[in-house]
Amino acid sequence: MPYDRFVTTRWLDQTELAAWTRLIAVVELLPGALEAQLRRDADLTHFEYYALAMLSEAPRRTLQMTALARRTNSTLSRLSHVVSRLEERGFVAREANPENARATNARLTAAGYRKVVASAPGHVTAVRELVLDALTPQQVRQLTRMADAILERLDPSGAMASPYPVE
Amino acid sequence: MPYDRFVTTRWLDQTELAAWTRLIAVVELLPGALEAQLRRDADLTHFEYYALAMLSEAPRRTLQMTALARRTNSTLSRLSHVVSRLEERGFVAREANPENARATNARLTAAGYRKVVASAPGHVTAVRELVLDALTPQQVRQLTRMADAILERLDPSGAMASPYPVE
DNA sequence: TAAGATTGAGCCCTCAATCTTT
DNA sequence: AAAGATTGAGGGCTCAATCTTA
Repeated sequence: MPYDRFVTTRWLDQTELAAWTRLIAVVELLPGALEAQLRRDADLTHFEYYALAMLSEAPRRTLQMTALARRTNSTLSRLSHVVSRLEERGFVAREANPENARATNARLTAAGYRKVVASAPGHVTAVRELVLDALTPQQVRQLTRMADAILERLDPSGAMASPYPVE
Repeated sequence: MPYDRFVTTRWLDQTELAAWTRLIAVVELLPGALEAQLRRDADLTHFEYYALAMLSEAPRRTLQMTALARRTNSTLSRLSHVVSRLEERGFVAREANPENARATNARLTAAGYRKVVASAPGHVTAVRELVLDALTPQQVRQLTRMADAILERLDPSGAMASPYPVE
């Protein structure tokens, strides 16, 4: 049986393929690495940590569920499940939104704030070791621009745009 | 109650934070976008597609499980579950390794090869639209170098290194 | 004892359905 | 009818345990 190899290289040239396979590898491996550190040191998933962190920086440590979903690049469904778990652990409280009866607010509790403060240094250290310290300052800026360009394709509405500006 | 905001910004400067939040967003959103296209058009997860694609480019369309795990940035456990599913669908066959009795080979079947060939064009189109076309040729090369630098931290053994060289 | 691989339990996420409010 | 949010079922992944071969 004659083998006809190289399906993918029919469509992508060597340069594109090199970039693509490495991006795939980062996307597959980075979440696991972040999870591992947070699980071990803080008993949090990365998504849980990120949600707590976004709340910690919001006015009154409170965000409407929809707003928190945007900031965490999440669906409302996923977020709702996660907030339920965080609520059971006492890190977040759901509250009625006084201005809109069909909205729900998520508020970081005092215990939740302590959790973020206690977890942040170790997590940031991991972020530095795994990513930021591997790049030159110039590459860090390039990364921002490239990720922005990709996000425009992934989410043309710009809903997931980071609250932190480019420069 | 006095609010002490900005937990994360104590540890990361503005430039780092901008890059980090965007990288997180890409890592959260890209897998879902790739999955959606492949689910819809080919009834495959991205990981399933990638495993089939790696087999399609291997000599005799066959790889030992351990080798396939490396090429797919996966654990052996995850791979074993996925290969079982692909085997039930007739896309992959497990075979004894004639040279090592404790090794297992995964071989792409004819049906599996047809599946890759049928799925590749649509997937590559998505890859172009979502990522490659968003970047300049120079950025594509920068991406390769940056991802390589990060992967060295994520996997110092280099086991997950892409078979496709940088230039 | 380690390497190669598999298995099952438990957890998290996705998807579709549902409910309430506008 | 749409917006905001929740829920439950089903599926994939992780982790630890297990099994076989070197």
